[in-house]
Amino acid sequence: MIGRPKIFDEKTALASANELFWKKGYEATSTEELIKVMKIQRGSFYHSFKSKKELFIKAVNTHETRVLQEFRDKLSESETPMQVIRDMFLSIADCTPERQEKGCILGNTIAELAGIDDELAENAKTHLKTLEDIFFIQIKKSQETKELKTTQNPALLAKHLLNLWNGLNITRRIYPKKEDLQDLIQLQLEILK
Amino acid sequence: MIGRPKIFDEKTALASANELFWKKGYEATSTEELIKVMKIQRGSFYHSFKSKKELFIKAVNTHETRVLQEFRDKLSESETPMQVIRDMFLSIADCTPERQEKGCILGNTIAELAGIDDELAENAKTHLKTLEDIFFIQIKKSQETKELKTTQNPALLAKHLLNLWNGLNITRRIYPKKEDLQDLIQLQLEILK
DNA sequence: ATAATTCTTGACTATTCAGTACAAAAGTAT
DNA sequence: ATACTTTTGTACTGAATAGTCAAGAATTAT
Repeated sequence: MIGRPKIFDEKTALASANELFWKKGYEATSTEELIKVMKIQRGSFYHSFKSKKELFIKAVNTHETRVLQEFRDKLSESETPMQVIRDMFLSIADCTPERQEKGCILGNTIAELAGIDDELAENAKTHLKTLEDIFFIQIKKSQETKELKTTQNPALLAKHLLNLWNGLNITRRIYPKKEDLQDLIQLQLEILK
Repeated sequence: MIGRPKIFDEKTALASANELFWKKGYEATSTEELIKVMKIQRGSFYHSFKSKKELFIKAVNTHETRVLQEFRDKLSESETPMQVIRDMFLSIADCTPERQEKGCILGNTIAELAGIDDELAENAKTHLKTLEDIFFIQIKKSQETKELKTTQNPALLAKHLLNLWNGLNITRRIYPKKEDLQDLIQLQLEILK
């Protein structure tokens, strides 16, 4: 590779950017703050990432692709994958107040930018549909292996889980305490028997 | 009342402001756009509403107070109030694409401003808790009158409906079509038997 | 009438914003 | 060495932003 090498690690910088976007949303995050947390200079920022919008897409996609893949891996490694899904939801009740307040960056992006920036909103929707698809594939499998007894349409059950996820994204901000969330989540998981 | 009278109708102006905030969110709505849709001049804007933030609170509170009261009235006038609640949720599936895209201004505000502006986020949370309280009161009543057979804890059922509402706020943006939403909503209402 | 009060008009301001320009630095290829 | 390429650092820019100001208009009170 020719030319002066980057002195910052792109992945680390993207992770820092994602972190800030997650906490503050898209509009409320300024390029100045981004540059600060990414620990790079303005010139490098625009040279490497082109614009705030491009950075947002790249930061979110990098993070979400990884998280979704880790989720798939966890499912495929487990002997009781439906329990992995249940635990994922139940663990929401156990988060720190700071974590509750952040919610899900995908839901946040849709709520903030649907109708304002279709490209960013659509990108977030795509990742949530991927999450739904992971649910769908696993539910179908688990019905075949009889880990799941319910004969409900797996596509509908997957959509139910997606909607549960989206709801908790807001509800966890209103009721961040474990006691308040736990019974609610358990009730919603009843359907996955 | 002494002094020059207002030439604009404050309620109409507040409704226009709420409409724009609902469509665009808080940060993405500029005072210039507000002034345009409210059909008032800059000076009047700041004279009457003090700041963008104060306007947001007043516009949202005026709108939500009215909507919630209308909901209470509908419930108290009906012979089958639980059906009113079910219909309210089912009607989400029938909305225009423009309406689906807007979602709920309270959920949107929480998603956008939790951790950024606590006063505005808390205000939105309060209204959603009021909605939950309306659910709670009605569920309790309907269990007593046997309109509802389920003996599930009414506080938990109310929280379930709040979470359903919050979830649909995001999910309706991902799946705005009737067919996609209807089965999902029906499934979630099963619990209200 | 005129004093007191409130509202309107619209130009103005200071700040913040995303993005640009460009020269210097730090590498690689030959 | 030196030509070539890419990254870095920083000053700059123009547009947009929320909010201010002051003079005048429209009302009521006395």
